[in-house]
Amino acid sequence: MGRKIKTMEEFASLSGISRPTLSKFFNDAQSVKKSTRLKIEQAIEKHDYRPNFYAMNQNRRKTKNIGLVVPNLTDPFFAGIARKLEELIVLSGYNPLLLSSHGGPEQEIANLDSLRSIKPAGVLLAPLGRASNVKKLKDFSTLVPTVLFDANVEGVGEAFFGSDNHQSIGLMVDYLARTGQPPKFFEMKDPINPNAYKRRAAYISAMEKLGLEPELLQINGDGWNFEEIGFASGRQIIQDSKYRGATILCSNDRLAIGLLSAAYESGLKVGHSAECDLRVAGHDDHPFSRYTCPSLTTIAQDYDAIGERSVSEMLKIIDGANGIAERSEELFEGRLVMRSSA
Amino acid sequence: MGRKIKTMEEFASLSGISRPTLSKFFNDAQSVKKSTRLKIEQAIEKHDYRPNFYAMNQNRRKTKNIGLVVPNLTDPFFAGIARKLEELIVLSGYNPLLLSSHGGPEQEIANLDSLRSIKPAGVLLAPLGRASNVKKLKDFSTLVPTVLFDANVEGVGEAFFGSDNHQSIGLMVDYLARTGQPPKFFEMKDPINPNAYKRRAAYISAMEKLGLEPELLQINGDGWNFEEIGFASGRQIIQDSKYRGATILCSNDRLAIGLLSAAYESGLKVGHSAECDLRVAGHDDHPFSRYTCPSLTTIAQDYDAIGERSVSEMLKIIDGANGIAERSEELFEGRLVMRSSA
DNA sequence: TCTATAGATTTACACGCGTAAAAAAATTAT
DNA sequence: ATAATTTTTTTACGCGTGTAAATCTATAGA
Repeated sequence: MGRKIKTMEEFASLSGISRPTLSKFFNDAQSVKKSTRLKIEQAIEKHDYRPNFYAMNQNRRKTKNIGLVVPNLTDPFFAGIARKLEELIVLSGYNPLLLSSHGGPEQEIANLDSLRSIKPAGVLLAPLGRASNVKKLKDFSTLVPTVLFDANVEGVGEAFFGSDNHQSIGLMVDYLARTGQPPKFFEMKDPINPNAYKRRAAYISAMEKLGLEPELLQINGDGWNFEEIGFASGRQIIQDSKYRGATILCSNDRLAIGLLSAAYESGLKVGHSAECDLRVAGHDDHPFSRYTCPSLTTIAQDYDAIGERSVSEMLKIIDGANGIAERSEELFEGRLVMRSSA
Repeated sequence: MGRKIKTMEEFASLSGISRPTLSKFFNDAQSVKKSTRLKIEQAIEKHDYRPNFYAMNQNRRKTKNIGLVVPNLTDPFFAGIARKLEELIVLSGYNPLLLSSHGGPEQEIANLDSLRSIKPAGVLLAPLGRASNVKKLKDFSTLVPTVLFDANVEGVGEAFFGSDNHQSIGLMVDYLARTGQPPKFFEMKDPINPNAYKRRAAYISAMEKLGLEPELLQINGDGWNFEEIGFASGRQIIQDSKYRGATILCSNDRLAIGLLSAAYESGLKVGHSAECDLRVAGHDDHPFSRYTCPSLTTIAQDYDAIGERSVSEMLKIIDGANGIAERSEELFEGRLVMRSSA
């Protein structure tokens, strides 16, 4: 083998293809004739050449980079979604750039800022929610094509895809009310996530539809350490004997994990059999909800569908003539995952 | 405010600083005199200028990017470490680029490959271990400064920093043997992670030092779904009445989480009080180990120290004259975290 | 005040590739 | 076979910055 090829010029002469054609190929392999594409691909294989990333992107109208921003990678739930989205982005011939906001609005803005300097073709953003700096998000979304997922922020981005909390909470409330005590709703008083508000509303509406009295157990707590918040507040609530025999629907699985841990420590038995002191249900099908004690009955969000829709919409926006299309929104239904806790 | 500044030339005339000086500043703010630095910083603030990322990196000898590769972001343990390292990298004036290998050696190589095209100043790599393509790792590490952490691969990279499994497992074995039944070691037969092998050896050596008979419970299972593996195999083992009253030390917390879940389902009581059927301990202080039922006694790795050492060594290598320094290795001690399970 | 010197400026070229326009070649349609 | 069309080649310039060398300027120490 010869030495390393450094420039496209060099590669052009060695492969017998002109440089402009090569440039076209590297921007979009489908844009050249099939026969030349094969020739190029063979030459790449043979000489192990790849264009200089920086020189390549400097003058491109649009890069092939897609930003991917999630609220918190430490949450396995978001880590899982990010993985799925990364996969879809790569499959589309783009190049994902994963950033986590670490639960803080400053970091969220910093992420968008550093993305801007990379001139991404688009950004998939799961915003923090209440804590987000909405004005800056909006400013950003006018500069680069933005698709929101998981949490909606009114008026930001070209599209939003998420879960239908109304449907999923309704499903859970119906199930719980049908099979035992109707649920009380366990949640944070001032949630950071907009989904939490929707779930609260959905709970109230579902209860009323069944002619039942909604009851909110609103707990205090700040930040993202939901398990700890659920644990600490759960322990207090559980002490109260009036909750013996109750059914508790948690706004999300991480609160439920904390609550279950508290129940265990207090010696309460959780489950749907007769001798149990408590029923507990969650929402999200957190990766660990299978291994809680007892295993957690919950709602699985359809993140394959949400991911696929988000990415395909992103691609449509990117190479679309992009007439002044409506901001599209779609909610996907959740699925009841029945396990032992309720 | 005027319109957007696009080039450094423009910014130079507006700020009254010559372009080469600006270029120097953006490469290293400390390399210009303090008075001019302040002038530049004011001008940046005023005009909101930042240099073009691609043009900037194209001709730099070394970029300010540092790659960060972890085996699996879906594992909250690695997500936590990655967060810590990102923070340290930013604090050092570098720009982290986080990639996850998703548990697969192909992805690991693909990550290194795409990092190479970005010409990073260096790469912090937590290798997969047994599954890694050692030859390709080695090739890569000759091309770009590489520091390994978490898991060592002989001869790869300029340095390795990780936990002292010998010390930490020894600590745990001593504690368990002193306070009850001596532990049996619960692990996968063919672990992917090199730490697992070290822990096995450390367990055996610690037991022998105490004059006790080591006993390995080696379970089958492939992949990264440790909780499931621990759960499934744990259930089988637990059935066997000969393990009633036993103490089980798990090779890592995720196996322990599965095992605890299995114990709960089987109605076994885990803990160190007299009426318990089992004691269980783990290793790593997984973020969820606080909320298992019962809470998990485990070993906390000193990831602040490991992270700081890894980054500082990386920086030393990057701007070091880099004489043919020895490959440096350092192991950090773990800390016993006593909770309820053992 | 003079001088030594660190730091700034001027000038000039390089980097590797994107892209536009016109010409040539290859392919397809007639 | 000829014309129409698509694709490639040729030529040439631009992008925004890095960097080197020579020159100039400010600062400090004597």
